[in-house]
Amino acid sequence: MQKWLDIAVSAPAHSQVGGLLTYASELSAEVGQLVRVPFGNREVLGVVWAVHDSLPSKISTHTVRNIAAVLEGVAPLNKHWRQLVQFTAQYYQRSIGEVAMAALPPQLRDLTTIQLARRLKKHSATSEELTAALQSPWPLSEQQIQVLAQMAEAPGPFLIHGATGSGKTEVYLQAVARCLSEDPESQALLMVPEINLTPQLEERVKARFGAVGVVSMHSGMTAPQRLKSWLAAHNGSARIVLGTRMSIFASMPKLKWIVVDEEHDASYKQQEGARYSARDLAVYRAKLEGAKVILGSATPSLESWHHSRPTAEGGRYLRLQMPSRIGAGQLPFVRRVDMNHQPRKTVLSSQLISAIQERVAKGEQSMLLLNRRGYAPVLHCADCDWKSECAHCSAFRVFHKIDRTLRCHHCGFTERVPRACPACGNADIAPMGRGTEQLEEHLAELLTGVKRPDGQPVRVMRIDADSTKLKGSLEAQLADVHSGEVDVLVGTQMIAKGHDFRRITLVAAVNPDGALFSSDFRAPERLFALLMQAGGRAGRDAAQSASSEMWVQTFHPSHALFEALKKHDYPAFAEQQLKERLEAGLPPTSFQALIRSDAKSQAVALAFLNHANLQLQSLSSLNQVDENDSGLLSEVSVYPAVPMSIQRVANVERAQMLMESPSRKALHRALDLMQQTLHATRSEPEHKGLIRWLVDVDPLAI
DNA sequence: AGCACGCCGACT
DNA sequence: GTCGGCGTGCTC
Repeated sequence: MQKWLDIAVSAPAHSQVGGLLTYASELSAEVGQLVRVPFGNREVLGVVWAVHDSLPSKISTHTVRNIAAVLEGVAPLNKHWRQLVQFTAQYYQRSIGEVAMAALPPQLRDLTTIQLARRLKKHSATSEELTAALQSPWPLSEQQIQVLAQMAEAPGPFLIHGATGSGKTEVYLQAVARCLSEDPESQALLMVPEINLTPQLEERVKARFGAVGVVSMHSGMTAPQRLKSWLAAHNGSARIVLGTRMSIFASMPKLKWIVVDEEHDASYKQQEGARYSARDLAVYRAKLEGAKVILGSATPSLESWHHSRPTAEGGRYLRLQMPSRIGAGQLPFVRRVDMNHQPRKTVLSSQLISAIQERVAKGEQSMLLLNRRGYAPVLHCADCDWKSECAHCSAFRVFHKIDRTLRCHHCGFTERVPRACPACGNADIAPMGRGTEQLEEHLAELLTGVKRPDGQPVRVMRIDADSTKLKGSLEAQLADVHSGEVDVLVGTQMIAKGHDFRRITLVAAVNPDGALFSSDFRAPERLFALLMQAGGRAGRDAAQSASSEMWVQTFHPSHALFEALKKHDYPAFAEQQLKERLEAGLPPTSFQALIRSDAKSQAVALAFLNHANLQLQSLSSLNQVDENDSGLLSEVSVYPAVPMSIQRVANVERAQMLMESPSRKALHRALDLMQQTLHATRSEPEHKGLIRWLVDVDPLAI
């Protein structure tokens, strides 16, 4: 019998076909099934979202086309998965199809039905027993036992606040092991911020549970690997999925546990397409599936900390504390160097240099953090004040000494460094400020003559996005650090994340002050987390932890952030920050969304946003929305559009408009109306030159 | 977002 | 004379 199907296909929310599309079918197709449908002059993958016996009235008959095929070999996506996708689309203001297609492995989209059938045959159910792995290789600490007991009792969600080295990972693995052994079909999802930074965890999970039932999901995998992992999770043969933020959309029919490790990490927020927070969706999904969820961190996000505050009626999350390090390990001693007492323009204080020299002489390693790639952030002509601006962006090109280039870190525009000032011809052009390349060079000079215990000269290495561009080079560089070839490691924050460097006993933040007075209200939170995490890298070996140190060079040594850091007191820092946020009406006390527009000129970008806002305001004042809505809208503030801090990137002018409300519901009602308004506004002729607009709900930076 | 159609510069 | 630049328009 003829049926009509509402189908999710990949079309962005801002196109004219953002919603579900209606197709006809003689074939029997059920909700959740994958289908191939004609779309314009091509054929695309779709997911059946609803089935109707009669043609929905709003569609005229002659535009409806027939579906091309049903992907019989793949079981329908279940209700929970569809609900997760639908919620994500609605919450983050995207189309269902866009979210659904991004959540499926790309090969499912690209392979023809025949190719896919062949592939399915190859992977047909080879379900094998998972190692139960209930036994921990180490005896559990009292603290771990207690936390596990609490998680067995309560429904969650749980926030584990655990110091680095407190054994959080073992708690995750035990919780998962218990769940999987209780129910022979149940599945668990283990999320990490970036998998290439945590190969140790992957090995540990596979070693514990056996490689058969464990699959990985992250963007670094090849297309066939991704399809294979996805199918294994979808058909239930994979019991554990280990992945990055994208894995929150893994189809897992028997999902019972979700772990979000390092839950504060910004990588959980997708920064393109549907800008979802995988951590927030994990909490939503757990509720949906009736699964338990753990968020874990040594420095939780203020959002999670806020949600887990122990109020009279109980917080939304249950906060579980793991304050002490396993074994005799101690947290590093924090030293603040007051840079006011150093000669002007000092990069590395004399105290820090001698401390590093001592470490080298003892055969111990040091790690220096500087959050700036390249040799110097800008090249400058002293004569005419020329600066190395990018021709396509409102930003300076960074001086890279290694290959003698000026590189724009925003659009990639690269040129050879000029011999003389391009503006006035003066040969006296000089780098201003410093980056990791310069620090590496500087250190090598300062440490010449310093010998390691084996008499070899000291070796300095730099790890950042430039040194690790080639595939495999990060691994090679890390191996050199682990083997002890390297004495001093210089790098951006990427070296502070995840990796255990057991022989590092000194970590130093060279110049962290920028974040203290940044216009980004989350900058202190990020800095504190980074420094705690970096400090946690020091002295992971109990034997060395007593002498390990975290150095901070600062012009504000008595700043509350550093006071809290010195005491390793995250709760004190969080309380102080939350108080400030509350007073300023900022998240997590309020909810925000950004509307961004890209256009050929800044004037068009700004006018588009302001015009849409005006339309939205007139909707409520002209009583074109019902009373309930107008009440909600009055709780939402919409700020005037402003150029973005980097106003032009790759010759595209960018502007943004902030929406804020103490009520999430009110904000979302306003966003729904704004979405409609933006559509209407875009088709008006005065907005020619607009390239695109996008919505970022719960943005991480404004 | 893709992918077409459609009108203006440097080349086999 | 074409090949191809990306501007605008459409997809149930």
